[in-house]
Amino acid sequence: MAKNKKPQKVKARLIRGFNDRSSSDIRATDEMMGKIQNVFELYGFDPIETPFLEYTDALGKFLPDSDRPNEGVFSLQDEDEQWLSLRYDLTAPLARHVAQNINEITMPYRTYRAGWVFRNEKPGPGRFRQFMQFDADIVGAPNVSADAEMCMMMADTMEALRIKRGDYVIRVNNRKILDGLFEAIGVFDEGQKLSVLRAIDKLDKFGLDGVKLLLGDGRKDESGDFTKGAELNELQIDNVIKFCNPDNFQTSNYEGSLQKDPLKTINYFRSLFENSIYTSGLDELESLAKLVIDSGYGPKGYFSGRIHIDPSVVRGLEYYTGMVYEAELLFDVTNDKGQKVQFGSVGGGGRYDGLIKRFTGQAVPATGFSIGVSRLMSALKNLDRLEKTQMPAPIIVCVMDKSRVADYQKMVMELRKKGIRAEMYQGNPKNFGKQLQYADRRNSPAAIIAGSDEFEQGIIQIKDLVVGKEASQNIKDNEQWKSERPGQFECKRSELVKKILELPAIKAWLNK
RNA sequence: GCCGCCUUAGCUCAGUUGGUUAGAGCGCUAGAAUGUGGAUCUAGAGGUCCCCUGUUCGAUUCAGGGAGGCGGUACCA
Repeated sequence: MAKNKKPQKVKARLIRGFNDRSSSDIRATDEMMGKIQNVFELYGFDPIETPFLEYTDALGKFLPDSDRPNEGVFSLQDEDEQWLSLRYDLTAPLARHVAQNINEITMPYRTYRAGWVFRNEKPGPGRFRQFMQFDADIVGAPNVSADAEMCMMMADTMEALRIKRGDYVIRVNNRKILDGLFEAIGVFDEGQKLSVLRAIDKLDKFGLDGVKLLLGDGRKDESGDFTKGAELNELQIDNVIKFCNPDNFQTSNYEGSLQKDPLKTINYFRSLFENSIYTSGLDELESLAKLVIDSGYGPKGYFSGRIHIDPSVVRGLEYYTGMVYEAELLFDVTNDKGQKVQFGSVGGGGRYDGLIKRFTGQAVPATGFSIGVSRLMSALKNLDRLEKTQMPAPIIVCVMDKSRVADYQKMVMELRKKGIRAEMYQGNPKNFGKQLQYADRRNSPAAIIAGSDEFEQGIIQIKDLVVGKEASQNIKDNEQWKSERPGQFECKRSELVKKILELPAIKAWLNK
């Protein structure tokens, strides 16, 4: 039997969780990031950039009691056998940068940065293994006012991205009140604490009933998989539910409608438990709430949904020490297949007073947040809330006569000088029809046609492809289509730029 | 990690109750029409039917294992 004579073809494939980005995606993302950047600059933040790779120990990602990095990060060993890892967020590298340059940096240090981060974990809807984050941090700012400012900036950023007030919410919590809760209900085992926190974190996903199950024996999901619970007793469960049940949030009448009142809510929480860490967390939340309200970001006179106190916000468990906050979208998101998808938060952050101390031994208080640009992009795409920047395709100068290439290039140059995208056809010019087909498929606004006839007379043909496209709908017969040459007109060679500038498609773009 | 569904042409998908040559639409290439896009017509290229092992005279089809994709769930800085 004959063996495979064909050479094995290499299979073109992407690593899962990694994606190619289309031109329209890149343009939309750039535009989005420009808007975010404007807000951050306005708030007085300056950019900084760190590399993709860091020493694994600087990221704090060695497994305990092991000389191997955590599996969740992409890691490799350098020639000298030191472990390197791709950054998994932008905060750990910032802490390294600050620690390394602490003498040159003026505190409080307001800084922002955007970049790709990498996580070696299973991708999900809107979750990738390489994705873009946009961070802002204030380093060397110990006060709640810094946290409040971060929350307000996050709200302003959402609105700069044309996410309407009411379509998003910034939810704020303080880790100290969670610690106070554990003290109050008598949970001291670290593992059990984690289970409780995770259960609370699932409130928006599974509702109160789901959380109850997770606090108790456990919960079975739709696919039949079982999650073990925190195994609290009934009294403890009751207390936790009282703590995170949104129905217990207190309301006030603002401008004729009942809205959540953060100050009343905080008083309600004060009545639940009493211990020093719990109270100090609530004090911090209260001063944040007051600042936010005084600055016009709270409920008074506004829809209530801008900045909320919400004890079910947990965030990551690793380095946050006080305030934590999270930006969440409130509208439904469906994927390409029309299935409704759990979207969750598009950004978040908090106070990390201990992160820089790892390097310097000296406590440097810091607070910051991170926007998941890639996730936010897919949500906005979904919502059709992206501005469609219609970067027009280039004008195509057709090649009719190979000996005239220099002349064609000259036309292209003239157009480019005026800021109009233009190119000479670089494919095989043998078939003239192909050139127009190319222009058509690229959605070019116009094609320039000049052969020996035109050169002799000192003219060119300009074909307005937009006009032609419209005309084509009513022409069924090819003879007619060809003889009419819809959208095509001739002009003097010297009028090339002038006539192109008069095309409606070009005018519309230049007026933007 | 665990659970469910899925995997046939570049794309979307049919189909083979186990049989010789595996199909469609779209897309692509060429021609009708060599200086005019769209529509139309004609022809052509393109397949290890996800992989491995087993059962069988014979496996794309059946069985077992694996990989990949999607979704849920867990973990998540």
